[in-house]
Amino acid sequence: MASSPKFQAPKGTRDFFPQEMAVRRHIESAWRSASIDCGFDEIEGPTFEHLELYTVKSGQGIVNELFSFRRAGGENDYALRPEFTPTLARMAAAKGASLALPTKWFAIPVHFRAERPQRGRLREFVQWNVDLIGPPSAESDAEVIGCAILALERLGLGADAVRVKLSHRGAVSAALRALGVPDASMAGAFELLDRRDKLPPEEFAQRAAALGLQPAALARFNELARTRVPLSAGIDGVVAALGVPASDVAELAGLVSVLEAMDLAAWCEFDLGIVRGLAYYTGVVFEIHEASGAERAIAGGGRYDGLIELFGGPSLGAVGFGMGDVVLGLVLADRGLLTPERAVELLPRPDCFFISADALFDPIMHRLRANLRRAGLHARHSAKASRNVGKLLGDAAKCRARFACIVGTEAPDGQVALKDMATGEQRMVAAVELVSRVAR
RNA sequence: GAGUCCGUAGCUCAGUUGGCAGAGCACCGGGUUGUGAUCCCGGGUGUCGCGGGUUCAAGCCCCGUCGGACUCCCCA
Repeated sequence: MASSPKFQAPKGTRDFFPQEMAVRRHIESAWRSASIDCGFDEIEGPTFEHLELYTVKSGQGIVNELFSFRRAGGENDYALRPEFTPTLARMAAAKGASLALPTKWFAIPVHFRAERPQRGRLREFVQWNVDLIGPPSAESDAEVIGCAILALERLGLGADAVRVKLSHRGAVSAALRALGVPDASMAGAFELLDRRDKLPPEEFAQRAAALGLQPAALARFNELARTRVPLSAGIDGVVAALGVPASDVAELAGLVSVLEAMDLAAWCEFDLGIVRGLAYYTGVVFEIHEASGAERAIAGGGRYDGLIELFGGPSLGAVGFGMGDVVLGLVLADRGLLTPERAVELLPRPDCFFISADALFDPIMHRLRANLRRAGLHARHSAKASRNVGKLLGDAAKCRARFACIVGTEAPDGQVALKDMATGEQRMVAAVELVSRVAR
């Protein structure tokens, strides 16, 4: 800015001033309460890990997007965590056979990625992670999806505002195989499905052909990539779209029946173009998007059986998802659920705002204010030099105090004026009764 | 790594053919003998992102640079 500050926040990071912090806590509270109500226990891991934890699974390409470092004079390479799953897998592996199954864990960690920031993508962000480790089952898949939906619902997003898009890697790869995609090209096909809406049609067709698809199969591939089936159409719709035996979609069918029983079908749809970029997903995969398609994905996840074993743990199934605060915040703002006015309402509300009408009464005010605080009440006073009661009441109203207490000429006699800011009603009360009068 | 757009007060912005740096809001102080300001008075809070160049004179023109937003790449 004009004052040319010497320091500013690093690129892609955010300063959380009180209002922004209140918004962040609002989102985190919804995440935490939904997790706990769904029976997940909160965990946390280190902010940085050994670099190899991230390279072992993902390969070298990912290193460019890591903030990695070595302690001056040290020999070990570390990286700020770009995601939580490796830490989770490591922690699960560390418990080994003693891990009670199913284990249901959630975390709300800060993550770091050295990417160019753009809308919905920053270099430092908070991501809610919900994971269920245990024998694979439709119930488990439905449980994590239900948890995501519960949090979104608590933030004011309804089934009309977001879509939970379901797919299944096994079912899609069976369909691709039937279309003539060789197993060796499967990863490429998934990548192409993932990018279906970002590529111009000609390039999409060109790349599809390169996978070995004949013209007829190519058309089917294109169709499949864009197939969206409402859950109400039932699994038969998916079977038809994929052109595979019903046995290949059994897991998806199982998931749907649990979601229906949970009364969540209205939130969901099949989207066979959803495959997720990550190589480690093995079965059901899903993404949550804003209903109109605005913004990036709000959340993404799926089943990753075998990953924990990869990190040296027992052979265990697992399913989970991540939901970042950045896109979610944008969606909430887009839908008028996080206006500046609402953000102000999220700030803590004082129980009592003290106004000392004259410096003479300040000591009394200080004592009364301390009494309230000791009683567990939120008490503030004006920092202004003005003794103008009207102005100070304006301050009390601005911070949405429940009561204003005017400490004035009657204070030495043990009386103060207590004003109910909502009703405007004001009465003299004994100072010794102030705590009980203000108590919620 | 590539591209597009944008940098003037805390915020939103105005600033003419180059001629003393501006408005609204916000904020701060005071007044109205102690009551929620659509009241009155006062306060500009600034290295016009930064550095050069042209010019008698640059917020404005030229070159460079830094920063930001957004897009491509990538996306855990």
